[in-house]
Amino acid sequence: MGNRQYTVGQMSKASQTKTVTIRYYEQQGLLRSPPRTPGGYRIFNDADLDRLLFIRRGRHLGFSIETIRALLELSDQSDSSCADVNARVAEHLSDVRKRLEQLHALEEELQRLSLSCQEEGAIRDCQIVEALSLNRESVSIAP
Amino acid sequence: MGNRQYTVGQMSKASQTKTVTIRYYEQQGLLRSPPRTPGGYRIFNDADLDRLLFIRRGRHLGFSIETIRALLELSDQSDSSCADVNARVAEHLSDVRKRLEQLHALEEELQRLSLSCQEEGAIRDCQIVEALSLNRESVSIAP
DNA sequence: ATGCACCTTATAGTTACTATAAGGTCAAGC
DNA sequence: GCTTGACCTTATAGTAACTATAAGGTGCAT
Repeated sequence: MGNRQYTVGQMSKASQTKTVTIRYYEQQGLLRSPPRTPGGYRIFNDADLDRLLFIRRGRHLGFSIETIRALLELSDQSDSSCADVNARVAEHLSDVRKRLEQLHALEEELQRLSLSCQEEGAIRDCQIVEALSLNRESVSIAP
Repeated sequence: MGNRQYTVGQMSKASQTKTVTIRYYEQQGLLRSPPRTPGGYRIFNDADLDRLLFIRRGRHLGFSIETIRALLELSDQSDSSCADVNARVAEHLSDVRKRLEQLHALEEELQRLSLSCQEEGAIRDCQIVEALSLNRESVSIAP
C-alpha cells in the first residue's frame, strides 16, 4: 500500500503546488507540521499528499481556505455525533449543488456556442453571459 | 421590457457586491465606464447588471479575472470567425467539465456522509478528502 | 436651506498566494 | 573526505482581488 515519503519538493511536483504554498498551508494549520530529517527537511507521507490535493482542488473550485478548513474538520472528526455534524454537511451540500447548477449552465452554453458556430461559420447570438446571470429577479434585495 | 437605470448602490444590492468592487471591475475593464449624472454619479443599465452577475458567479466558481475577461470577450465578439474562437471555447469547456466532475464527486461524498450518519448515529468512515484527492497522478490547477 | 442617505476619489489593509534573498543540507562523484 | 549542485530552510516583500476607511460632494425630502 502507499506509504511513501515525500520532501516538500516532491509534494510540490505531485500536486502542481509551489513549495512556498505548501509551507503556507502548514503555517495556516491546514497541513500538520510533519516530522523532519536531522537537518530540518520536512518529511511528508501519502496522507499529507491526499490532504494537499484536496485543499488544492477545493481552492480551484472556489472554496475559501476557511470553508476547506471546515470540510477537513468534518473529515477529521471521525467519531462526532450526527446532530453535531449534519447541519454543517447540509449547508455545504446545498452550496455545492448551487455551484453545480451554475457550472452546468455555463457548460451548456459553451457547448451550444461551439455547436452553433460549427453550423453557421460565425457566432450569432452568444449567450454566455445570460447563462450565468439568469434569474435577475430572484436575487435577494436587502430592505 | 428591462431597461431600468441603476446607481452603483442599486447594482450593489441587486448583485450582493460591494460598491467598491463594482468600481474596481470598471477600473479593470470588465465593466464599461458608464455615463454619469451632471453631478458625476454612475448610471448603469440592465446589460451592465447582467454582466456584473456573470462576473460575480464566475468568480464564485473559482475562475480568475483573466479567464472571465476571456469569456466576456467571446461573448462580446458576436461576429468573430469560428476558427478564431472554437479553440478557446473548447479549452474553457474541458476545464468546466473537469470542475463539474470534481464538484460532483464532492457532492456525492457529502451526501453519502450525511446518509451514513443518519443510519449509524456517528461518522464512521468519512471520505471527503478521498473524494477530491482521487487519481493522484492527474492534477492540473490552471485558471 | 438643511438634513441625511448615497455618491465621489484616494489610500491603506486583508487573503491567499508568489517571488526573492541569504544561507544550510545531502547524495553523488572525485 | 571534500566539493558541487540541486534542493532545503526561514524571512521579507510583492501581487491579485478584493475590503475598509477617510474626506468630501450630490440629490432629494422635508
